[in-house]
Amino acid sequence: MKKGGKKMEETGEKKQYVTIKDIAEYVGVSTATVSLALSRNPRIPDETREKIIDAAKKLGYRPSTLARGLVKNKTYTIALVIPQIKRIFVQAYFALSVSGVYDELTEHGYKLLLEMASYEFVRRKRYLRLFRERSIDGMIYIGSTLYDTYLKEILEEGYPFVFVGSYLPDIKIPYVTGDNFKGGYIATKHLISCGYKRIGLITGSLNVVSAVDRFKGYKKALKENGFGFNPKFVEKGHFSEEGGYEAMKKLIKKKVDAVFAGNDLMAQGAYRAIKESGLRIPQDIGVVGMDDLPSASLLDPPLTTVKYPIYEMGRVGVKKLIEMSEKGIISYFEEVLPVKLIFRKSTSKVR
Amino acid sequence: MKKGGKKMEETGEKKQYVTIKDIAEYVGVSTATVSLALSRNPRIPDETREKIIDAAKKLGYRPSTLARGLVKNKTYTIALVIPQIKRIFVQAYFALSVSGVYDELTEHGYKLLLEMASYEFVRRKRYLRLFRERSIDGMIYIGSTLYDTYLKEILEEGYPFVFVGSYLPDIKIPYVTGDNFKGGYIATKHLISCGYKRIGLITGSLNVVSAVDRFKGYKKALKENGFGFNPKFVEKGHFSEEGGYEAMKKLIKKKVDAVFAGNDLMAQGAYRAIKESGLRIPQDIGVVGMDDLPSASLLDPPLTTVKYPIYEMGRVGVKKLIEMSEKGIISYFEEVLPVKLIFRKSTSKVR
DNA sequence: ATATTTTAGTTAAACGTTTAACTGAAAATG
DNA sequence: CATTTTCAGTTAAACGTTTAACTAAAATAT
Repeated sequence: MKKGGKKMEETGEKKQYVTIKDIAEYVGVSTATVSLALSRNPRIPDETREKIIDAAKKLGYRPSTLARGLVKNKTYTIALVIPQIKRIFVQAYFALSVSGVYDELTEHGYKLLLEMASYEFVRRKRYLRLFRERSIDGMIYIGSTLYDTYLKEILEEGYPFVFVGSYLPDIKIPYVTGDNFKGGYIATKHLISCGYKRIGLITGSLNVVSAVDRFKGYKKALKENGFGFNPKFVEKGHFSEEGGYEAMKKLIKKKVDAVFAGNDLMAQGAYRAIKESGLRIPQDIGVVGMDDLPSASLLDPPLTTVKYPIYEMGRVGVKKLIEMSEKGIISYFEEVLPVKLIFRKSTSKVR
Repeated sequence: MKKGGKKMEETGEKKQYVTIKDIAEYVGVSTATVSLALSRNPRIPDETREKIIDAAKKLGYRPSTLARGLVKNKTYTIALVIPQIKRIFVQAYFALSVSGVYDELTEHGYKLLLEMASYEFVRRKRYLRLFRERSIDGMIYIGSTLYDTYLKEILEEGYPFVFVGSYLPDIKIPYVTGDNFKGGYIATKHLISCGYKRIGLITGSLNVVSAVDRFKGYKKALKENGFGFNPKFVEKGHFSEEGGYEAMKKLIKKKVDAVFAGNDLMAQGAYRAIKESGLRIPQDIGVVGMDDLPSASLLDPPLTTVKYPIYEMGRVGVKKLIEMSEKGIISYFEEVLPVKLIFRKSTSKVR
């Protein structure tokens, strides 16, 4: 055989996928019928549907997400934007976030495109391009507040977007977060009810709203219980272990007998400072953290802290986002998830 | 107004994108010309090309990745598979990997689909489905060895796949990794040259090849320098801080005067055990870690360690993968990147 | 028996690109 | 001047789905 053969007709080594057309031929129906049957459209009677599904299985059919996406104008993919990893102090925090986002997405049959909010990401407007090029149906933004004003553009063009874990006080971007105010409040109140009298605060950077809200909760609890608010008892720890350590050293000099650390990492730094100066936790100084990262229970002594619903926030954010995308309605919302005190060994009744 | 309106026909707010057709009409040429011009095909003279590019810019054109992908049978997306985050001890390690992968991908104009090697991932054969549904052009697998035998299927179907950071001794899957053997070797040799005499090893789990290779390097260095290998000096630390701590406690009882910890995290655990028992680093016990995570230099004293090229491995893995995908040639390779000793303060000449 | 409705499909357009093959005019060649 | 080559495009098919609109036959209603 093999005579001539115009062009590359029989050399066709190109990876061949099973398409809806193959199924149609195999079963002896049109491609439309196959498509309808596979999407369980009731217009196709059970018998035919069965036959088609069987054939699809036998032939090893898998639909092309590209073809489907093209006609439906949906990609079933959302982008998750996280801060540049080099900058991340609290990796466990982001690991948890990502986990929540991933789990919720896959349960809905969506895929997760990971993006890092680098300088290039912003300069080249990737956050817009991904939408404009129809690579994603929506976007979740976690953490950083660096260039966030740019994100207004996304909303202006009407794309589904959700902020998780933080929010922007000046721009109306839908967000889900944990109850930072209440977190600061119950942490401080807990220290008060333990009998501590000179309660310090190690706060995260105050250009981040969550830190500000935790701060406010701390203040409120003090005032409500007849404690004066003393600005001397507040030190910045910049969210890092090292920052917590330095802040605690200063607070020890000011003779605090308890401290609320704005996150577990800074609490860990505080532990180090306290131990170095020969003081005991919780007898000499009580410590409450916030976040309840997995490491919190491994500290010595195990850290009393406020559980911040990081994983859950990721899930809720995705759920809301998918809702928006599928209904085609972009709406503003504020979702604040509850926090709760996890009582361990770094605080106890004094005297 | 607002009178009836059949269904949602005239509410047709469906987001409208600028297409190649719009540009064609605007400039007064065919869509083919636009396509060719935009891809800088030399068949289109400069003048026309300019006009088309200008029009594209003015109209705000962005190509549909879906349409392009459909015809080119490429998605410019690769999947990065990491172990389930709950299981990750060494988050910094994965953060670095992801970073390397992301950076290299974006430089090539690719996107990063994140996947977690959960039980579901394996059971539902997502790793195959992503390929079959044309969602990705290639896959990078980092870390876990849990269900890796399944991955053979991917290679069998001829999809581009690269293993990063580890490899499978029994299956020929292309990989890039760091020189684990040499790492163990130079770490141990360094301890010897410092004058330490009773050198212990805290090893990671031995079902992971990297741990095995580091172990072998340790052994080789001992033998080459006339030290007998004493199995009593080897303890398992399971890659975790806690594991390192427990292992070190045992080694202290056996009077080691130095230890090579199979990663920085276990070294950190070792620090804790050593300090608790009142011994000094490096005077009483020298410690060498491996990986050189950002935290290593923050320990007290800063940890002497072997830099493992985690970030670089991610980059190289991606480069190789893209090469494979674009050339359409799936080939086996083993890429072993160099390691080097980072000399800090946890080791020093003794006596 | 005829008209109407339902059933079980089919046809063909659409999604937005790329690209092989074609075309008509201008330029180069002999 | 006739012929060939180059230039500057165009046409149309292809990628693999979905879906609105159509149809022919069967079932039901009048």
